Amino acid sequence: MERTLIGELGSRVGETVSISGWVDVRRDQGKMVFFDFRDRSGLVQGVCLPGSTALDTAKETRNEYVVRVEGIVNKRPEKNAQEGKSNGDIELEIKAIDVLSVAQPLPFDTDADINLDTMLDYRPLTLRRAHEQAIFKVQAAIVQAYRNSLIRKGFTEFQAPALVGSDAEGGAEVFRVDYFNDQKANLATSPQLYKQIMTGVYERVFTIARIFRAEKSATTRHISELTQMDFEMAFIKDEREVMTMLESVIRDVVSAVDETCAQAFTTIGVDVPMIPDKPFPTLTLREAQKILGAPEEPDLEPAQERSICEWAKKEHGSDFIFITRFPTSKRAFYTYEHTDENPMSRGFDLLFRGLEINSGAQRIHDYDALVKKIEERGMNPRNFAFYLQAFKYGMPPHGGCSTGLERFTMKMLNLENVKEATLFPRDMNRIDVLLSSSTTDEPNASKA
RNA sequence: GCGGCUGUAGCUCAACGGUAGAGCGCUACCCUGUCACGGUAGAGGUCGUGGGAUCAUCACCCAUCAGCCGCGCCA
Repeated sequence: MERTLIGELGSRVGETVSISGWVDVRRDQGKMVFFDFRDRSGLVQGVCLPGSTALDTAKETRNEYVVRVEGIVNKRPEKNAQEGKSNGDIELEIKAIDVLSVAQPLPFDTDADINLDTMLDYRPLTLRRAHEQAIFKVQAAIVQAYRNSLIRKGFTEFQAPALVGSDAEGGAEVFRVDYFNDQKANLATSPQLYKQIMTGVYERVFTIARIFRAEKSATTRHISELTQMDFEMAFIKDEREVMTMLESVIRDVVSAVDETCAQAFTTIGVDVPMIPDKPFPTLTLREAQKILGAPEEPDLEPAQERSICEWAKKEHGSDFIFITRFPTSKRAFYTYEHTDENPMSRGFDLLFRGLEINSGAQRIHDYDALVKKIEERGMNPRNFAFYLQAFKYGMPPHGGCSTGLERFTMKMLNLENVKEATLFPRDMNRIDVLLSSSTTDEPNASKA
């Protein structure tokens, strides 16, 4: 018999069907056994009544067993209906259970809170929890909406390399890898330089790139491998055009997620972000520091980022706020600086619910100015010769920005740690198997 | 790199100077309407590791390892 998805059973009342999935939970009543079965489309209760030939199998079937179940879809008696539950008004009267795979008991609680360590040690299994599934449904929706939005706005997607010959930013710690002929290469810390090159080709481009940072940071907002959603656009007047574009994309993403992921937000118990009717509030760094009564430092501290976001929410009803005009010295070498605006540059950050999730700027497009900046930073223009070609042969004024997907997801769902918003996070102590116990597959081996 | 915290059962956590408990999970049995079913019984821990103080410690002290959090750096 052909498989029916659990989510479609509501329209199959009275029919004999076959479903496939996992045993979410078994409730053995003695003479009869209840189950919740789970597949990608939802949950349904199964009941194995007294006298059913499947009763012996039902009593042996444990949680997480993979099963194919044949049965009759019945409307539940009114007193047994469960409101607000997936398929709460129907149940499957079990005629046969075919065990496709047996399962050990899960080594953690499926409903209760578990620690992040446990969550990640058992990642292949904890992802089966509704809460975790909801997170990555939302993340998938964010990526899709970002892509759709930019395509609609005339952007072309491109693929950036992850193996690069030199470090784009010159600042971030890089992972070195052995390359051919005794050469060294780096894992990309950003698609930035390639993105700019592509701007000279298609004018409007974007990429969703894996990037790698070797910083020894152990915080709730750092991971070693992350996903950057980058776009770059040509023929801009200044960075405000980039900000306007970004704001439009963010609005598209939020409304798409709001539309398609309502169930996920309910599961996680969080509200869709507050978006103001008016444009996102925007402050210069100095204005923000004035509001906070903070000294004129070259950047905002994490605590100040949280405070200014509180301010934006209270004063402007917005979970987003732009901060602009950071000192050029604090930004990457390719950041545009107008002589009248010195020492501030045309860079900006977008803060979301207390955290920087995007950084962008107008870029230098003049070849000589760019070479000069590289030299001023103590770097050798020859190392950037490949990149500089694009500028030597005519580059339009341009700018762009980069959104950290995991941070965006984290804040979208009010998660406490960016690793919760990363399927398989890498950090100083972890790449799937804990680094300190890499010779064993026992997740807890290093804890003994 | 600096500072703080944590490490006790498979998971989440208690307790206590007299060598360990709970909830969930697990096993067995009972239960014809449960829905995180319920009930009864049971298994499961040399309290991260090493040293020290003490008649005695999981508990106090020192060291060490591991992890988490904050700062720095960074996105």
